[in-house]
Amino acid sequence: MLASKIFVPFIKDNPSEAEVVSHQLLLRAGMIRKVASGIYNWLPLGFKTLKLVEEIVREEISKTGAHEIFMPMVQPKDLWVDSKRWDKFGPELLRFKDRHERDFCLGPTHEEIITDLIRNNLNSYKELPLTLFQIQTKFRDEIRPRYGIMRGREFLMKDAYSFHIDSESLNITYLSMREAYKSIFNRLGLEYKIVKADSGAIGGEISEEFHVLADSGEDTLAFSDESEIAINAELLISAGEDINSLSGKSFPNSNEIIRLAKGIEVGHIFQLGDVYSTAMNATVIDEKGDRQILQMGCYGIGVSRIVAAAIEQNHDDKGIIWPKNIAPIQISILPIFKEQNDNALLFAKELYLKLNQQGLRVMLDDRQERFGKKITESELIGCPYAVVIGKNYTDNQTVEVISRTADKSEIKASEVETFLTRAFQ
RNA sequence: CGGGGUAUAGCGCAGUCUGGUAGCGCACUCGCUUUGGGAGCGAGUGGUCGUAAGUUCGAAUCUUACUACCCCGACCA
Repeated sequence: MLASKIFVPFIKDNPSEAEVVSHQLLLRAGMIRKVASGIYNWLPLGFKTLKLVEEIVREEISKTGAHEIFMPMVQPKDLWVDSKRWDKFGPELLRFKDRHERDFCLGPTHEEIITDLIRNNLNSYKELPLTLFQIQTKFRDEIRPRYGIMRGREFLMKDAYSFHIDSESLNITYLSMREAYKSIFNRLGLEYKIVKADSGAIGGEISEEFHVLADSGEDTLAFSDESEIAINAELLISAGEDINSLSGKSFPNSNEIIRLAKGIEVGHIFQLGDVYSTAMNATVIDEKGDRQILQMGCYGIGVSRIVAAAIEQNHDDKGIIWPKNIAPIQISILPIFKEQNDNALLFAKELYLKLNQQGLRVMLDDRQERFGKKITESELIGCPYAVVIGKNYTDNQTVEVISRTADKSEIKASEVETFLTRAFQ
């Protein structure tokens, strides 16, 4: 990609509407723009990262044997009445009528749709267990959207749903999904914790949350250094108690000491059991020929929220520091040249083509701009590496490689391709 | 919905108290110079001052209503 051709509207001053770092940087780096409160445009760079996150999620979920589908955003009232949630869900369910005065809503989640799909089209225990998932835009008319895409009203979510003949089968899928989630966050290059959670409005019994660790996180996590115990700290405090007072105490029914950390919830997995299948009468015929209520699990990941969470966890005063697997641009090549036929520019173009052929995401900054502007913008948008090709190339046949996370280094021009290829292996 | 705040050019802001026909920095356009840490000089473009009504000879400025957006709270994958 060429810097002169891509649409990246930088902002020098922090927009006054942005309070949190990820929101500020996404705006300043030209990755998103607001359309209305909690509703955003995704511009080329931001969209690229969103797609990279989405693809990692898709691959890992698919590996569990789940199949991808695509469900509608607009959902009829009947199904929500069926599940008893039309009245229960409250005003965050955005409702409207079509031209025939029939009631609809914008889908904040898809339990109703998928349970309806399955009850109408799956009849035998032999077809179980089955897991389906989608990656799709959700809409929740939040009371107060905030922090940019961190809590938007419209957001991209991966939601998976599994169906089982019994709770044992549900548990097996639940655990494999849990493993898939771990693989996802490892590949994303994010520090995270899994904590026991309140299953909330979605219902069901067993559930765990995946949190990306960040000081700015809205949730407080309580965990132990000695074991796997970890729990959303909300669940440990009684009314009126300050959450931070937990620090140093021990867990209930344990002598392990509580440590606290801030997290951003980006995933939630549930064993729903038969909440929806009972309400909506979703059954299959078992091996004895009897009708059995289905057991269900559901598994969500906030794909767009991950983009914000990654920035909250990985940034400095210069800008974003993308983990290499989700960097929209992994390497920016910055020729500092005086004329179009300058040797530095020619070498830069050559390196650009070679790295592209290696499958790396590379940007050539072919604009006639000064070094300061090019490197500042490269750092703002979070490129893990910038290659500066200028005076040192002309004088000594070396280039400077500026890492976003390590010291800069001077490298022979002939070796820089190998150096960078290795860095991304 | 309760509390607090903001609305003037793409972004950040001044001007509002004390009414007199809109300004600064950045960005953008053109020219010349410049090219290793957000360049310099010169010349330009761009705003029905959130919307509507009112007061007034005259409103960004005063009055009223409305709308949008942000922050705190309740709520929330």
